[in-house]
Amino acid sequence: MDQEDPSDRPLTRIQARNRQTILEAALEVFSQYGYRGATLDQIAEVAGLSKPNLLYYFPSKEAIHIALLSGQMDTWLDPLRALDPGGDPVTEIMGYVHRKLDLSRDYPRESRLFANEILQGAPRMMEALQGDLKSLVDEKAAVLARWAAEGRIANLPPHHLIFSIWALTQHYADFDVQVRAVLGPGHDPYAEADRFLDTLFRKLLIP
Amino acid sequence: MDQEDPSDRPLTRIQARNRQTILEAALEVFSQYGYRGATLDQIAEVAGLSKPNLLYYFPSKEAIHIALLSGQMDTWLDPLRALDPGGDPVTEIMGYVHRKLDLSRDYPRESRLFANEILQGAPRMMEALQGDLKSLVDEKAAVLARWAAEGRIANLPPHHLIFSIWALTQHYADFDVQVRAVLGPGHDPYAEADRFLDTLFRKLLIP
DNA sequence: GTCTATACTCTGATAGAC
DNA sequence: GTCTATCAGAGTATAGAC
Repeated sequence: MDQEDPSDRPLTRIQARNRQTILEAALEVFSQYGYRGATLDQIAEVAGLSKPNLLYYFPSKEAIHIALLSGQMDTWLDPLRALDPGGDPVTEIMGYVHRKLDLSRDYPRESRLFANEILQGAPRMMEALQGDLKSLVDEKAAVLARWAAEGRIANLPPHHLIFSIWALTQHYADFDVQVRAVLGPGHDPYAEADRFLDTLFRKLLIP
Repeated sequence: MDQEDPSDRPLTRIQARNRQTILEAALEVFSQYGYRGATLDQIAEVAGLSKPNLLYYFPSKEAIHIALLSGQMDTWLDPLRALDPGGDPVTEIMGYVHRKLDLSRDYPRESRLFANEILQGAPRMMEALQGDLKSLVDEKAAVLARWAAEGRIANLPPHHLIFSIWALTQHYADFDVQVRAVLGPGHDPYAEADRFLDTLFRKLLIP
């Protein structure tokens, strides 16, 4: 999955900067149009570089997409990793909910990038889903199950509890245009969602 | 938005059947690859027709997509339309939740078709979102608000309550590959979701 | 109504000058 | 390292035979 320079030489500062510029532009375009809908021309224009120059830094369109996905994977999983098995159950879970909603608000393009990829069958991410993601979720689900067995939170299927946090928080990023179209002007979707999801999960977690 | 034959002649049986064959194939392909990612070649192959023949029945690729979206819109909104302002609040809302989850289970392609479109900014659906969809949601949100004011359900922001039903039910269709990858084999995602969402919303709605 | 052939455009990728 | 020029293939759409 890694697309780093296979040679032993480290990247120069210019190389590192240009790679970052390209990945930033690629995020803009891939997140909006999906993998096949995005074109190198669009990415080159957003990046302010020529199309052949893109392909000097990355061997192919797919390599850019894969580098983008792997580069963002850690950021995407960190909020769940931070869930502390030794902490107070409700505090830890509510902390996760709020961190995940903050991610949707602050990084909606990243959310849509992953949403596009999974929606289309995750052809370039299946390995990560079945590997790192499943391992992490299984690990944290075991923590949730223990808390439930100890009567410290409601007895809920832990995997689906995690899915519900993903679904409810990512909805505000992925379906942003629908949320805003339905709410109409004069609303702050994320502020309202923050209060609503706080209420929802606090009620749900009561044993 | 309508893409019907502009002439006054009604469609023959053959024409109607071929249009349906094309739309069925288009659903298969557009829902998996999104608008730009789908090709007329793929749709023609799935439909078992030649590419020019597709363009005999529809004037363009975009026309097929638009016909597909408008044709599915009613099916997609019917479960919410069926929410009865005169019924028992919890029964009505739980009925909506279960109907919506059944839609995700039985029509996942339709769910992904709309998800792809909205995710990419809803360029061919914005009008419907701001018109029919907003009107319907506003109308039903007013019902929910009345029930909350009467103390018959918990006092929650009605629009976000509806968003939460959408997010939680559509997640199982749109992110199906992720759900199955994380759960691993030996699970029935929709059966588990049905029980989980029943618990979740019953708890949430208690005043 | 349906097909083969094809026009024309877009897209990913490469060659080669500087 | 970056550019212009360009190729080969795929893509939408049309022409015209049957």
